[in-house]
Amino acid sequence: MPPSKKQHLISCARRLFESEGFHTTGIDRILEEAGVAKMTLYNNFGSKDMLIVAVLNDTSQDMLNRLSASVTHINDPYEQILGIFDALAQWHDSDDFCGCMFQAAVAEFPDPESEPAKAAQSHLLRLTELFYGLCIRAELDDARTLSSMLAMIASGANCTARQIRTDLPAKHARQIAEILLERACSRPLSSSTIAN
Amino acid sequence: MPPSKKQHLISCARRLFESEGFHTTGIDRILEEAGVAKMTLYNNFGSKDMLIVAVLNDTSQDMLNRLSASVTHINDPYEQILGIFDALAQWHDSDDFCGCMFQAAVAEFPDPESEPAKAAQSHLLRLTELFYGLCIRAELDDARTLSSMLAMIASGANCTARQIRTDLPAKHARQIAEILLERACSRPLSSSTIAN
DNA sequence: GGTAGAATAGACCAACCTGTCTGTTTATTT
DNA sequence: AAATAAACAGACAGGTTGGTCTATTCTACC
Repeated sequence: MPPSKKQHLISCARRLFESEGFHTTGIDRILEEAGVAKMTLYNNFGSKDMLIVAVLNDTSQDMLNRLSASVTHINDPYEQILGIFDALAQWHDSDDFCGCMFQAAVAEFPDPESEPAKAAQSHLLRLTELFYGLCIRAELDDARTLSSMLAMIASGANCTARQIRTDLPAKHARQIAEILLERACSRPLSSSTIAN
Repeated sequence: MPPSKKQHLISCARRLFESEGFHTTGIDRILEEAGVAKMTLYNNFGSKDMLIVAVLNDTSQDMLNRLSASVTHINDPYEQILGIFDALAQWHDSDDFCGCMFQAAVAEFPDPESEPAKAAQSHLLRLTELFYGLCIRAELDDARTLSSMLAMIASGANCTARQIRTDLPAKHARQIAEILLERACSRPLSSSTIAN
């Protein structure tokens, strides 16, 4: 009935994985929630792990799209970077926030060679890339280092927010970002910048 | 043979949980590794979840002890704070580093009322408290906010390090901490500091 | 040396898990 | 209206899990 069973399965699985974790959410729970037969799942995805990968990729794209969209109306790229953290705060403040799915994925799939772990890792890279693009547009010094730092702060805000359940970490992250940006306008971040 | 079976069980379980996760590590794996009978485990801990809690508490104490110990030889409390991040970098650089166990715990036990989740949360509080004590001793402004920020940055470094597997995130975290401390010497971090 | 408490091995259980298979029903297309 | 493909319900298999129980052995202590 909905545009595609496949997409419907992904979004139901996403909701369950977010709120209950990957391992603890059984296939049957997902099928029941989605109102879909077991064979539909296995015909479309092949295995539970591959469903997880599909969910991670879908969520990554959705999340990066939202973050980008939330700052397009801002002109100054400098302010755009700060806007990302505002969007983060808004996310953390919403009722259904229950932590960053990609951090959960690396925790539940410790083998870095596993497909879910790789999907989670590539999300982090894409997020860093998003910051990098904005840093370049803002003509900031040392964009490579700076964007790594911003991504790291965002990760810190995500996992801290999961625990204390307020938007305070994101607000703190924004303050820190502001300080970093201020400094990156004039002088380099460190005299001996480490490679990569 | 070792001081106590209980402690031996905890440290074996710790190693396995760290490298393979909580849910994926079965009871039997732990027993085999520890060379201990199943009933010994259940007599001492009652359940797998309670073993996990014991491991988390033990690890928390061990980790905070190590961090504190790594900076006791430094006189200046300002430098002590930075020393914490050096210790973090050293940890991340070691071969057996495979991420922060407490972040893994909150990911694998999404229910914040569950005992493992509570144990993980209280570790974060203790870490923040450690920073707070150092901030006070360094006579820095806005110690409450600052220590929250430092703990958040440390968390960000932890989870980023898990993914890219270098000590670079911790080094970046140290740089950021340095900037924050520098500013906290003179003026408050924000005119309108948010409560708590 | 006898006794009490802990630790042992290992069988056992019920529940749950992912994944497969089958036969039927529903939609879509021509 | 016929044919093709997808989705369906549900039984089934094989394996694993956390946890219990029992009967035996080890280890101290008095």
